[in-house]
Amino acid sequence: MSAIRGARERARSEITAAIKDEARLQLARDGAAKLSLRAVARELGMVSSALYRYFPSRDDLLTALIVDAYNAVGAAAETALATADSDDPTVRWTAVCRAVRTWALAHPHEYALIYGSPVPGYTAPLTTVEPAGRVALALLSIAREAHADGRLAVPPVDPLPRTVHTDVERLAAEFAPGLPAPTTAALVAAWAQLFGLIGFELFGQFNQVVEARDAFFAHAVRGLAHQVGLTTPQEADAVTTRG
Amino acid sequence: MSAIRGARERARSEITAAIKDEARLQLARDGAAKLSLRAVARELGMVSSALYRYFPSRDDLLTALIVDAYNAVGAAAETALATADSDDPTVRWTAVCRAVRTWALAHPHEYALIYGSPVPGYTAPLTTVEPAGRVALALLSIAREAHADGRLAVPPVDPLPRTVHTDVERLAAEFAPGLPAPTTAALVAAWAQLFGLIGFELFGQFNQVVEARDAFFAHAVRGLAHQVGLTTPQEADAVTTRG
DNA sequence: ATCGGCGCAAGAGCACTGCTCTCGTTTCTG
DNA sequence: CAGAAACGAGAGCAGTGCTCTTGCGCCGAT
Repeated sequence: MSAIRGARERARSEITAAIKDEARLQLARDGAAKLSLRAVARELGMVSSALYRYFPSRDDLLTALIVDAYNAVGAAAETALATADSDDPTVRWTAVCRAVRTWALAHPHEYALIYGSPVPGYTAPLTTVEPAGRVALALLSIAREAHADGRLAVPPVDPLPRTVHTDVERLAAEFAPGLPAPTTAALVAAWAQLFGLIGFELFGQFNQVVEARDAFFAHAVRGLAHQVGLTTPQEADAVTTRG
Repeated sequence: MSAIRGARERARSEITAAIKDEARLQLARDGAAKLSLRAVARELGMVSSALYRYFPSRDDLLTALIVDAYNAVGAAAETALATADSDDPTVRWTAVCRAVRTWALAHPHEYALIYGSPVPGYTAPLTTVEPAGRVALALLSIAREAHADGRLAVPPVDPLPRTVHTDVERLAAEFAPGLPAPTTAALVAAWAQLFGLIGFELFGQFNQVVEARDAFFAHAVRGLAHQVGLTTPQEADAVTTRG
């Protein structure tokens, strides 16, 4: 396994990338259902059967695009978190959420590919679960930081059912040790709800309902942060004395 | 336009219904993307071209199924609201949310058709907006009732941006006069977030994350009710004195 | 009661699709 | 250097949505 494996491997990886690029182009233009292997091959100047040397089926090509999309939105979330110029948990939370939404609005078809209806007969392989978790981990790390800084209020929710408690304790043990169980539960809910907001906007459910999309999203995301128990520095004292 | 328009019209409506039934069957089995006009026609013992007498294109058949699905989930929400044996707003809210989730779990492909990624190149006609609003109106009416009964707390959210305020005031004027603007805003957000929860469960995003699906959903939905400001009767006094 | 017109099903056909198989050619490897 | 593996090209299969033409049968007006 040397670093340079000859012209063949190089050509192979280049062609694979070219196929994915062209496929992503067609995906952005026409959507996942209309993604055609033949059209991709035609655009690349090769014959359709040659493409099967690189992707054994159309679904495998879709899987590659799905993994890429998960990684893209995950990277967007992570860089938003890393480049946030504030240590206010609410600000950081908002930055990550906004980054995810911005990515979704810029890549609607790729968003639909990963957070919309799964393509029928296609079951995502386990390769996708790790990239799929990056956004959730970014959100989780905000709560972990806030908890460490004492800027985390106990979410104003009902006591957790026992089964939910064991679920979130298992998650917390793996990804955020020490995080209170109600916080973790609220975090998982907020994670799903965030994509409800984005999906509704992107898929047209907000048409003729919400016009001020940016402002509404920002407002709703502040609500999510509050639901999780993130607090701005100035209100941290008030929270701790209140709780 | 007599009530009985002869055998021709009767046969036409019967065949139209049979086509939709068979299509719904295939939809439930294989999903929207694999819905094939030829397969439907084959199953019904006719030739594919004959089907175009009833639906001018595959998309029109899909539209019919979409409208039916919106009406089905809307009816589920409305009957859940009508048959709720309590006037506790939180209970009624939970009943409607649970009804929507139950319908979604029972009809995953139809759910994906209306709340998942839109099929590419297909734009929902305006016929769908009224059925699509039924669930939202059911949720809205709960808040309206609660407001009339003094069981509505001001949602614990930040002040509304001006643009969001005008948005929700327009909605409230049309569907729920007198409802406080922050409540309406929280309601719209909760509406979208509800489908985020359901979609994540249905589309596999909760796999290996949330196992106790029922309990988690119930817990999250209670959080949504709290976020909207719905209160149980016993805590109504405490809320009004607090606000 | 008859007849013209319209709705209808049938079939052929077009341009696609995903996918498989075979056949030479090129490239890497033992 | 020879065998093996990878590769591109092409033909072909079964299926798709959709269009067009061809007749048949029902329906209402004469």
